[in-house]
Amino acid sequence: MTESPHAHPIDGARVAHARGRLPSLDEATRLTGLLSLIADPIRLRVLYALDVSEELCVGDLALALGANEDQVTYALRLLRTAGLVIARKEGRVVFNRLAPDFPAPLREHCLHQLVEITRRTPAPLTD
Amino acid sequence: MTESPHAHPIDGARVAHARGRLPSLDEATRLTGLLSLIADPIRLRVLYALDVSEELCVGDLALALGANEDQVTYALRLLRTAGLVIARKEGRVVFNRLAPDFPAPLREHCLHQLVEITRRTPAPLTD
DNA sequence: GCGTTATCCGTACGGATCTACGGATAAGGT
DNA sequence: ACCTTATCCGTAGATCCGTACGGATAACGC
Repeated sequence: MTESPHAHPIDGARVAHARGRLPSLDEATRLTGLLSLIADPIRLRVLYALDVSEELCVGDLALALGANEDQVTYALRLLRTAGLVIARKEGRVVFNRLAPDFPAPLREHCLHQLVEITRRTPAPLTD
Repeated sequence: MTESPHAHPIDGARVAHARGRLPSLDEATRLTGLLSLIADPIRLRVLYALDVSEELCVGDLALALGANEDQVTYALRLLRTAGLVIARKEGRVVFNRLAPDFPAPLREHCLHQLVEITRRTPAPLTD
């Protein structure tokens, strides 16, 4: 058989210990769903720009990022679908901002802290 | 022309403001490279298990996660390549642990905080 | 030495994801 | 009315990723 049952753990105590406090697959999937939304250079920078500038339209976002509008539109599509960004239409311009219920920990830890730390770190993993 | 130059920003002040503090594409790419390594249910749980159990071999990890060994092997391959996990061979068993230079902010914010928060939140985005 | 066990590697397949384009919509300006 | 501008949508093609399989390696027990 290819996929051996591996019936006997090598360190049963540690397996039990890990098993007991591991997040469930369901919890992990929820969190990683959010994280992978942030784990993209364009989306991360869109969120960051909205965080510091309050409200921006697609064209201005593209201008600020130096990206093309297609990329930004696609990024916003996903972020809106996930409920992280909300849009407000005024005339023919659509203004985007972070949703009022944007997960605070995500903003604190990823947008603020991690970005700042990365900024001050030369190139930790160029190997 | 399809991709209009969008020469004139709608809110130049905010564009300039965002442009001035935005992480560079390079910085963003470095950070999102790390984040996407964590942004996967199996890899996140592997890292979490190693964090709480210090050191585990592939088979025991698979057992603890309820995943098959192929998945865990693949996860470890990426994590080792990125330098987040190191392996120690003892006999025919390979023990894995978090690298001594595992980025502390990542461990603090993502593994500890975010996982804990997600654990205590029912189902924030089931819409 | 021989079979078994723990693990890794290479590869091929299927699926998800991103990009780029053409066209649709809708609001102004003249 | 007509042209332009701002934005969105659908789709097709490319590309990236994870899974699963077959086989290789290496150590241990008999």
